Amino acid sequence: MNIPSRYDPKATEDKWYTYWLENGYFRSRPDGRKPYTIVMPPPNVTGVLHMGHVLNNTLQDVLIRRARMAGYNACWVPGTDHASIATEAKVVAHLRAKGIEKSDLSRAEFVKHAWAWAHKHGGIILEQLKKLGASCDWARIRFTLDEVLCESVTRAFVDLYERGLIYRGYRMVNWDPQAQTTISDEEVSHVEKRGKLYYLRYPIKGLNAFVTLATTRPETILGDTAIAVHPDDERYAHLRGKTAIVPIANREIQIIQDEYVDREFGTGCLKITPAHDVNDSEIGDRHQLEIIDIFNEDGSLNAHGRHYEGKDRFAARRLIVKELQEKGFLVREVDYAHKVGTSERTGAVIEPKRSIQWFLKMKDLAKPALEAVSNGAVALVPAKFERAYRHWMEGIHDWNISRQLWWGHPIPAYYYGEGPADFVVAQGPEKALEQARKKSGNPDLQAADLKRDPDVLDTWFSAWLWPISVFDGIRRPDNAEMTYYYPTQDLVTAPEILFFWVARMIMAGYAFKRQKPFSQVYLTGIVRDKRGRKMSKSLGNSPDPIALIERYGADAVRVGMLLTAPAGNDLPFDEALCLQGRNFANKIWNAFRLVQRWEIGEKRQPDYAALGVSWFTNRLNQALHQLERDFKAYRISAALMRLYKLIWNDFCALYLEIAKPPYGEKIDAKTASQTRQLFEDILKALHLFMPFLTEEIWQRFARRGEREALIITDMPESKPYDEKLIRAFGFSVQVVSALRHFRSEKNIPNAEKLTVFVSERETHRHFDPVICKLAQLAELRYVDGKIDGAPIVRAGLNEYFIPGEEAVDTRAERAKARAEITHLQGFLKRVQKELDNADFIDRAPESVVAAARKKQADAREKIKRLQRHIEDLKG
RNA sequence: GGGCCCUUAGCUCAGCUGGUUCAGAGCACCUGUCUUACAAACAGGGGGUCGCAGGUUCGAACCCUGCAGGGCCCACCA
Repeated sequence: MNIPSRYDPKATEDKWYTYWLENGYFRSRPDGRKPYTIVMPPPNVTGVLHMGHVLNNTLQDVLIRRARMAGYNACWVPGTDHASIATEAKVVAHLRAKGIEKSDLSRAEFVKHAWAWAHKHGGIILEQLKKLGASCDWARIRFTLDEVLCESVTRAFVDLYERGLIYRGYRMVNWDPQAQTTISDEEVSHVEKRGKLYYLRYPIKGLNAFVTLATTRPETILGDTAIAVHPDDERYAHLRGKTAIVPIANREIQIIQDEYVDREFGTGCLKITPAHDVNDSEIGDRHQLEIIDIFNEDGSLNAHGRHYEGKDRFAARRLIVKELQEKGFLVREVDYAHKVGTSERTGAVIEPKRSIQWFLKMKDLAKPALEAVSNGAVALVPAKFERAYRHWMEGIHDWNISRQLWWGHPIPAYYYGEGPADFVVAQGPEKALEQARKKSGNPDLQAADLKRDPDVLDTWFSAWLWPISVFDGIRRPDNAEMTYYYPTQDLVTAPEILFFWVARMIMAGYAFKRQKPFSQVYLTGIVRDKRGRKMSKSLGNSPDPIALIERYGADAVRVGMLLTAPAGNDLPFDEALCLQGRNFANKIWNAFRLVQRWEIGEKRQPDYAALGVSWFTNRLNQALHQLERDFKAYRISAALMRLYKLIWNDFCALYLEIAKPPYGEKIDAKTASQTRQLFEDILKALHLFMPFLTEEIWQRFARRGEREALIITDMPESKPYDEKLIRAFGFSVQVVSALRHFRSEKNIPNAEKLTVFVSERETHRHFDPVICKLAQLAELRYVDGKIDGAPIVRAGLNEYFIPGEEAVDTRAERAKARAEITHLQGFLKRVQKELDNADFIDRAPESVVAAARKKQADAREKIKRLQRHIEDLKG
């Protein structure tokens, strides 16, 4: 059989994915085993796969495959999110490109378009995940607008409303004038912007004087209803009880006193616009000020804007500044950099605005969620996020959950009148009607009299139920799946949505199930480009993962992604990493080719082969042990690197070189089968990271129909290993390296035999046959006493010599020896100083002191020998 | 404004509760090789006063303080 010398991912990936799928290996149903569950963070239904998805889904796949092979009932639930605001924006843009405005459509028509869009693009991303090898239980796909989930969301809303946690209120919210909806505090990011601070003067009524104040938003003077000064501010004591005239608006407003005012800032006077600033709003409430909202929903000025009505807020700002200047109200303007709240969605500057919205009280919900992380019931990995989490939870505000959008979960509120309390919250129209009749006292109310709330819920209001709702645990709290799979084990996600999503899921877990949703949260890094910039569509710096898979293979992309992905750190992604992954795949492929082409002969197992097997078996067990520790600590990339080195350096470069028969010879049956066994163990360990390649090789090892699939085999357990043996082997490798170096320096071909004399001070003979094998033609001769020349290497206390004048450059050798002596003397000095220090002897633990003594003795011994060699070389 | 984190080889990062020669790994680089699994490879090699300055300690990459540079999160100072 002719096996190509390069691994071809295209020939294997689809084949094995289909095979796994058809045999139901990803499928999970409750049974007697322990469950291991991950719910996938649902990507936007209309999204396409980007590197961030590759990262966190590869991590999830590694974890889920590991659990599967460790005997758990592994269940990975995939799904997508309707992503209310993001999807709606996309649909709006899409329609606009076709010449249709959202306002041209009825709500029903628009939603129909949105569904069409979602169906067309929906699930692309999940299909793409299959290319990556994601072993999700695809029969469990969920969508946050599925019937079950919709009903769950509604129930959750009604439930929280009935528990008094959801309320409708007229409060300050974040208004996005572009998207024309409110957004939550978490969706507002404060971006530093260069602006101006305008000093304006307002005439004081009854005095021939002005009061000067500073503002960044001169256009809002049209909504001013007061000027505030600090009560203790002597400078303005004379203004007490006076009123001022708002320029342009010509309205008379009070001058009030409030401790909120910072005397140091600006002039110490603050104009108060209760409708358009959170602080002003609070001050307004304290002083019962009038609220004048001057903006339309799109951010243009309304009738209160007078002759600026209809102008956009920023255009109005320029014009008003001009008018103020012309009329002498502008004292000066200075450059001023400040943080401006902007919508994460549209980038528009947020307009703080008073509005009637739905809110969820968070304080009580946060308590158990805070506790869960504090007491370790839910562990954040890395733990550094716990502090941020705590901080956020402690300062949590009520959550504005209503959105003025059409695509999303409708709010289950029904209005039967115009009064602020003329509504009911219910699971459906029938129940609503029933309740409305009761609440209104009007038994004749008809369904048509009820008006459904036009708003939808914040996307995260469905997402926060995800670990519960995917198992239908809201509607049917004690169903078999729910009790079996919940709480889940690991959640893998980006730290960006720690507050948006993770924290809220924990709250929902306790609110609805009295139980955490998961035990560990692995927070990945953020994938950046080589230059450290966040990957984004607009920068065009995000490689298309599917193209990468085409080019390098899925396994290689997984490896490339994981190689530099420590938890919580940003990772600058470089395509070269995929190349490294591909090369690694090829390396393993060729190891397979080697083993596969061996012909079995009749001979007995040579000593070197037996020793190689014994060493590598120990080494493998050591590595497996270390891997378990890596996984326990979620050091996934460290685990991969460990395997990479184990396979490349230990298995390929050393073990296979030891095991393989001399050229032209056949291999003995025992070594061949032991090698295959070791190879298979390696494949199992590596399967998590490189599922396709490993399955392919494993299947090729199998005889037809002999066994099913690598994906469902048992992970090899780490058995006890002999560390001394591993170290002894290390000494032998040092000798081999030296011999190879010697050959290369002296240009001695491998065909020429090297005779090596060993001045033996301690016995390391165990692996001598291995040395001889690895060093090609070499023979070791043990001698007592002095040997002429300089040793080419020392391993432990032994020295290895190659006789022959021509082999040694005396001068260079002496220089080398002297340099080494200098180094050793420096070292000795340090140790000496340590040992001379009475405090050290007294206070350091005995083992450390003993070690120091040993170091001292060893160094002295080595120096003595080196000096002797220098003498010898002189002769 | 508050809080958190980072700074170790050209790059990306390990370095667990201070203690064996602890200064590491991978990649990149340099020099040889198409050697009988693999040039997507093999063999060999160079490279860092652990950001800076103090301090604690018998002993510091590791603990403390200050400084410099970089990043992140939170926040209603006009």
